[in-house]
Amino acid sequence: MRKENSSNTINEQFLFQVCELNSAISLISGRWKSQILYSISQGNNRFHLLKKELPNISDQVLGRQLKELETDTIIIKKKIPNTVPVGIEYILTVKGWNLIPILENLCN
Amino acid sequence: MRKENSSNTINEQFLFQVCELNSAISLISGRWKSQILYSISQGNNRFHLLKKELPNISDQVLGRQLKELETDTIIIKKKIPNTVPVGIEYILTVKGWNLIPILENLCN
DNA sequence: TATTAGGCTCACAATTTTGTTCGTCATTGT
DNA sequence: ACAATGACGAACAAAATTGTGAGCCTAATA
Repeated sequence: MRKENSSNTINEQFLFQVCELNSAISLISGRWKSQILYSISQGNNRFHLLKKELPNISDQVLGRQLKELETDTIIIKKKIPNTVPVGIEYILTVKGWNLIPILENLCN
Repeated sequence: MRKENSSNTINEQFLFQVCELNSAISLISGRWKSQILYSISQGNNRFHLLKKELPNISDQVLGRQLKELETDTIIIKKKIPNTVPVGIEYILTVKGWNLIPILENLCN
């Protein structure tokens, strides 16, 4: 979906190199991402729980954001044994937990 | 440019209400914004200085980002007297300065 | 007289991000 | 037999963000 050689992407890469700051921001700047992160940190770590917290989000959009968070190693998916259909828990990685206090900081 | 009633905008507003966090992030999540802010805080507070710091940015894009930062009252434009053509200085507001330590935090 | 400096703006095109609709899978309750 | 649950994925459409090309203004300077 991303064009390797668009000016857009090239500029983005440039900024990522200038300072980690820019990549850090891009990790949390998706539409629902910071809220999802925060919700998970509060214990709403299941797909259906997140849907309750974010009433207007569609399944597809939520799934997409979760996958991106996973790709960026901010969360990890874990199957819950002996559940049918198989339940999945989302767990923050160390990287993910590091973001939480910063997010809280931004609330002020 | 923004459609008042798009789902996109509505969801954005919803998030803004849930927590300041989300509006704070949207303030700094434009392509060059955080870097511009940081540069200004370091003393690169003129249009042409910013262009040196951000080699690939075009005049138009830089101008646009600066205007948005101004609209969000993160920076203020100030004319420098007795200059021809009239020079402009960008100055961080209190709100702007508050963001700097958070940005620095994100570098880690 | 042509150029430069400093700071922009407009209109439009390219890219990206968000949202929408529909479908899937395996099993349990009705 | 059929809906419901939990957790998505594909394909496409709508909207938003970024980038591009060209132009404008004033006064000093080459």
